[in-house]
Amino acid sequence: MIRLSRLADYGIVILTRLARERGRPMAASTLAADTAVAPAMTGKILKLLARAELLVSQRGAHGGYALARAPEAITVADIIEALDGPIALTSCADPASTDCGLEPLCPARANWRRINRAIREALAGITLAEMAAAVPDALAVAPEAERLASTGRRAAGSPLLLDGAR
Amino acid sequence: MIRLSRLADYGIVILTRLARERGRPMAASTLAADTAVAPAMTGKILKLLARAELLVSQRGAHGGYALARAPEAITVADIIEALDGPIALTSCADPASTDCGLEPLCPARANWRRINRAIREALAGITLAEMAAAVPDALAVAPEAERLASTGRRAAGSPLLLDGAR
DNA sequence: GCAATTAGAACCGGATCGGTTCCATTTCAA
DNA sequence: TTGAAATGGAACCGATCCGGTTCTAATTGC
Repeated sequence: MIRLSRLADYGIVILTRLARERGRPMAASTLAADTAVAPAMTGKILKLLARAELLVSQRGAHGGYALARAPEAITVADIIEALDGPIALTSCADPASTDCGLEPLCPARANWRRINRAIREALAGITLAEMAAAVPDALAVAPEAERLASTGRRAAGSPLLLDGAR
Repeated sequence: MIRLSRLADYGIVILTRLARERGRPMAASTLAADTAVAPAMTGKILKLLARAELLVSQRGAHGGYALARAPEAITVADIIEALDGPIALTSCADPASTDCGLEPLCPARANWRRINRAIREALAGITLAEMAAAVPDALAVAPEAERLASTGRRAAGSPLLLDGAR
């Protein structure tokens, strides 16, 4: 199973929530409460997303985070790359990697590059706007998360959007 | 980094070697020697591939493994699925998974399914024949592996085709 | 019957990753 | 000016997963 990291998983949840603010900033604590992602985790993810320039941050009292671009201009590929690093099935395709003994001859490189490109394009084809648009207003993330948290159907700290692989 | 498991990595190397035999069987030990993949690992992978019916096996003395189908009819997706399980970024998209609290409402499911399908199609678009075809005869896997093994440029047990991520 | 070979399962150590904690820095407001 | 609220950044820890090994059983040819 090729699996998405939880970081990216949570990141998409958080960004989806943020997308509904249309550029208005939100504090990390508010985001954590709304998405039911653990606050510490939320902070970590927001910092990474800010460093990748998907978010802009405002420090100090009354600070917070806001999308750096329109949701239409942020793709799933952007998010995964910000949180998990470059999208590639193998480091073989990474030009910076040089410790592969077969480097100059490796016959599979071209094919792997094809594969990696195809995967990257698949992920770059979905925007944050599309992910967020699928949420009907009546089932918006925040109230839903609260309902689940209160009913206890979901273990604390478990992923909101997706559960673990397998 | 979305990374390919070593199992799948090695599996592709081994199958690429096997593809050059055009249906003739090879013993696991021979394959291990030719590909420089550790013998025990090679055995494990061959067993998995046989169970997935990508290979046919002949037990007993002078036994071995051969491709169950033409290399043109085996895709990278087949190989990865045989060794790593279903190709999907999230179990959310797995109909059998029911422990997602948001199951019936999850707004992202449709999008994830799109993404997963795109990735699967990318991997299903490359055949073993294509992977094998990229090997010029002069640089065929076997002699190359031996050369590297003898020169010691590559640590014993390290991947032949690709090195670890990061 | 013995040697060669695959089938299958259990097992182990280490790397990775999800998650937490701590401290520094910035900003606002009383 | 001081303190509270917030982000920035790094280190740390424990559990899980995975690469890899080992052992035993079953099968087949000579």
